[in-house]
Parts: sequence; structure tokens; C-alpha cells
Amino acid sequence: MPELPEVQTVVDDLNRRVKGRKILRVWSDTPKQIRDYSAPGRRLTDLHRDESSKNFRNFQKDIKNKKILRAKRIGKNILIDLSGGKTLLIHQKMTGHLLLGEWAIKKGRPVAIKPKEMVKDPYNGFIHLILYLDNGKQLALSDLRKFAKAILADTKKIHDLPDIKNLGPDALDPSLTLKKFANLIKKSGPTIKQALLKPELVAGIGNIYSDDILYQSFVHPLQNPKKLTPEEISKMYKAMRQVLKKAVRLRGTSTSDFRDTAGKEGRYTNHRLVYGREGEPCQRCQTPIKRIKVGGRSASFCPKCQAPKRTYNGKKKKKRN
DNA sequence: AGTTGTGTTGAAGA
DNA sequence: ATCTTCAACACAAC
Repeated sequence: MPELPEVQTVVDDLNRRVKGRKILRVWSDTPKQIRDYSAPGRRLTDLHRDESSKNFRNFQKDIKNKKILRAKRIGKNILIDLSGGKTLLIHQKMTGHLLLGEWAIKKGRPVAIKPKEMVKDPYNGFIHLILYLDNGKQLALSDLRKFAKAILADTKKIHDLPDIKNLGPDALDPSLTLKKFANLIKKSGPTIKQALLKPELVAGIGNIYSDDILYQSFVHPLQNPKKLTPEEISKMYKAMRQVLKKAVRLRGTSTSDFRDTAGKEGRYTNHRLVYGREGEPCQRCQTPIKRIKVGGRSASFCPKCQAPKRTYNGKKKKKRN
């Protein structure tokens, strides 16, 4: 599940490995994941998937022979600036990741040739988009659930796309001060877990790192954000930076399908604090880690370390029949 | 073998 | 307006 650290890992890889390359052509078996907003007459506010063959033909035409200038990250979005004033935005959503290697199309399906990580690892085998580069290699999107999207747009209009425009400040943006963070948290609800997962509040945090940030700051996931003390908010702010930076250093988490562009797993998997550790002893007090549902998402936490000092919302949990 | 859990995010429903 | 549920899709685990 690519969150900020996983997306940053990919962006760093792209700047190191494909910057300066030219895109020769495109292959895809799921054109509905692709949109070309740089084509004439296309409105940026049109959010629907476009299954028309014209949309994909425009994309193929508009990306052909463009040079990759640089890669950037905003929240969980990968922005690849191209020559000709175009930018390719890729959002990996839940199961998407970018790979650099070589594939051959056999009977309409891509077959990995190298490196061995692509050939051996089944999670690298769901190829739905291939960009052919001018050095004989390919940049490919593997995406088991086909939720990821690739959008081509004019570089100047990238910040007008709803994907970017509706985002809150990036979680690692240096200009996101403690004061600004505190103001955002105070405006949000209903629980702190749900608040951390809102891209329009703070961009880049998903289920893995929200769990670890709350554990690191001794805050219960059901806490009402409006009732957090300044000390708790300060702890959360520091934990957010610490946890995310550490995960970037370790090249992300691969509890599920995430891989870097070489097809390799991230090492934060072994450094997780609580995410996906239900039943395992807390690393601080040995209490078994608990998992509950918060707003339809799972939240893992230590019931002792993160025990609320006050009531959450004064409400009891609803039972579902 | 059918059901459930998985996670991102926008749309639809309450 | 604010919150919850669902839908996009595919697979593993039960």
C-alpha cells in the first residue's frame, strides 16, 4: 500500500534511473486507468474514467517522444515532468507500483524477462501499463486491483487537477509547522485516526503510518481530535515526521504488494511498531496489540500505552448485527 | 464454494 | 455540512 514513504522511494528511484530517458511508445491492456487531460477539449473537472479508444490514442500520441525531465511527489501522487510542457501524474492507489525492467508481450500478456525480481515475485506480475524507453528498458505499472491511475496533463495545469488541488499540506512539507498542524487537527473529526487518513487535511498518510504515528505519540485512535492536549498534538507532530522519515530511509513497507522500481521489498516491514501486529506483544510494555474498526478501517494499537486519559466522544461502540 | 478482509479516494446516500 | 457507506477490482484466507 503505497503511502508517502513508498511514493518517495519510487520518486527517488525514477530520478536516479530514468531521468533523461525518452518515451518511445506505450502499451496498456487497461486504458480505462489512463486519461489524457492535455488533449484539446478535455476538462480538468471531468473525473470519470474514460474508456473511449480516442482517449488512449490521444495519450499514446501526446506522450510519444517526450523526454523524462524529473520526478516529484505531492502527497501520494507521483509527478513525472516531461518535455513539451507535459506532466504524467501517477497515483498507485492500493496495489500499484512502478517497475523498471524488460518485458515481452506473449499472446497479449506481458512476460517478464529481467531482472529476476520481476520474474520470480508474483506481486510484480500484474502489468497493465508499459512505457518503452530509449535505452531498451521499460517503465511498467504492476497493479493487482487496477485502481491506480495515470493522467497526462499540461504541467502548468497540474495544480488545477482535483487530485492535487484538494490536498492538504504534505506531511513532510517543511512549511507545515506545529502550529499549522495543530490548527488542522483541531478542525477535524470525528476521531484522530480518521483525521490522519484524510488527504484534504494532511497528504501522504495511510493506514500503516497513521497506526505507527499514534502509537509513537501514545494517542488512542478513537480520541476526539478536538480534545487532544497541546502536548499530545506536539507528540503527534514529532512522531509524524520521525516515523515517515525513518520509513523513507528504509524504502517503505511491503506487508502486502509494494515493491521499489527494482522489484524489491521495503525494509520498514521489519520496523513496524503496531500496524499488522495484532496479538503480538507491545514493544514497550508487552501487552498484546489490539485491532479495532474505526470508520470502516482497521486500527492497531497498544491498549495500555495508548489508553485514553479521557473519554473519546462519550459514546459507546455500536454493535453490528 | 461463498463470504470477508484488504486500502485509496471520490461519489452517493443519510 | 458532516458523517457513513459504497464502488472501482482482484485475490487470499477463512
